[in-house]
Amino acid sequence: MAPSLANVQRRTNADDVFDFLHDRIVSLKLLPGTRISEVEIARQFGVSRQPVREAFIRLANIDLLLVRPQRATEIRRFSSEKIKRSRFIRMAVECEILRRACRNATSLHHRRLNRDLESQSRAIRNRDVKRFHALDYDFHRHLCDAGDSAYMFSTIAENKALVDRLCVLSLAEPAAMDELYDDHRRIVDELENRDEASLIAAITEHLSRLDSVIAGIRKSHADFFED
Amino acid sequence: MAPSLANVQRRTNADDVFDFLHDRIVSLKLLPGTRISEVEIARQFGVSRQPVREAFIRLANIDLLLVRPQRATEIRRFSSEKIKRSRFIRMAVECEILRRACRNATSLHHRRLNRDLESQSRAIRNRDVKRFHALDYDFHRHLCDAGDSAYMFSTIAENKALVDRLCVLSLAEPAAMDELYDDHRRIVDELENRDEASLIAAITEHLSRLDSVIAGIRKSHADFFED
DNA sequence: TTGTGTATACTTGTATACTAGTATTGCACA
DNA sequence: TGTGCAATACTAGTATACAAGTATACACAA
Repeated sequence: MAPSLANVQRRTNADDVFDFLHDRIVSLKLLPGTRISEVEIARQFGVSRQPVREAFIRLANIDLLLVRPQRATEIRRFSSEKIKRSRFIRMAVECEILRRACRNATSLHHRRLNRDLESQSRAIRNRDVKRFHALDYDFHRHLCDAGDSAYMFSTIAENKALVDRLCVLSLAEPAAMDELYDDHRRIVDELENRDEASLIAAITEHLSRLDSVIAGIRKSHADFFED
Repeated sequence: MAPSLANVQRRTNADDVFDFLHDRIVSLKLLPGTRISEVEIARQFGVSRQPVREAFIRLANIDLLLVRPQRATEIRRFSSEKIKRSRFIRMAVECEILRRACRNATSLHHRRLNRDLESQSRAIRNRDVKRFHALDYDFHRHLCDAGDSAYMFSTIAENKALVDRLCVLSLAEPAAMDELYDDHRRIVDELENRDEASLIAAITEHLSRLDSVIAGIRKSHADFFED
């Protein structure tokens, strides 16, 4: 269905620059510490400094750029404290969602989650990392649905994306797809059993897998971190 | 101790405009739906449109302004979904903090929390709402400390502030100071008893008090809300 | 060869002007 | 008196130029 014209937001040059830089920063094509300038990007896009300046401001507001007067702007380094906080939020929110799912999930939710596992299994057999990654997001979205908290998926996704960006550094899935699948399988099983204590233990263990990965990245890429 | 000059961030005109507008929006001196323009604010501050434009962009990024091309900028209305999400995060995070506090809190933490309660009691006797409000923040910060999660206080404060802004509309403490004090008393008691189930029930009830207040505000000030 | 000082090139912050889209107001006609 | 259209005034987006602070490079002296 075509959106109402009144609701269509017009794209601006600033939007284009923002999306371009955001993608490059998040995919680590622009590494933390790299310096860029308004003039350089303006030239690259064939626009004036103003829309570039707006994009820089927006990226600075989400902690992706460090803009200081009269100095070259820098791609921000990772903040250990911000990662820690993000991990805490992810854990706390997802645990609460699963507590609710434990009480409220219906057979429809269970069926859908089981279908998710089948899709994941196929992606593993096909060694399709990208597909598995997308299915991972779907799975957690469906867990939000099962916990009657669909509106919380944006929080989960946002915090997950922050760590996903970090994991690009190790150029490997933070845990083998098999491990993740096993965790997901266990979560679905405990949910079906309506065993809250085991469910919480399962999701906690699942999310904790990344702790050692992040610690390892912090050691091997110390210069990408603020201190 | 004077901060290192290298670390002092220079204040810009944009910073001044941002702080001014932020304060007025958050304290509801500028009501949701009100229209402002870059030119108008620039004139008021005796600056050009550019620093005002930067402040507008920053405020838009934290959902306080709605900026659309060629239309007057609006103070954003409250988003029910955003409030819901914020409440969820607040609940999930604070419950997790208290679970940790239940395990880790020391007698030093307990002493400090009891001192907090004494200060709150004094503020109540003095009918000092403002003081009590500040002590409320202190109390929750000390709970974070007790849960070995000091770094999470910023998340608590941020989500709390969002709802505090809403409560300005009812021009009354969302729950009488007495009620809040009783809740805080109960939380400290259950923490000292290391009774996790009762502690979680206490904090959940404490945080849920605002649900009916928010629902009431939504009815009496429907035009301040997005639909 | 090293250290210091100065000049230049770099950067962002801000001012001003122009463009294009949207809203409001006023006038004319039925 | 009501409606429709056109004109005007309003708005944000963008371009360009200037100012001021910072970094780098080069030259000179010890």
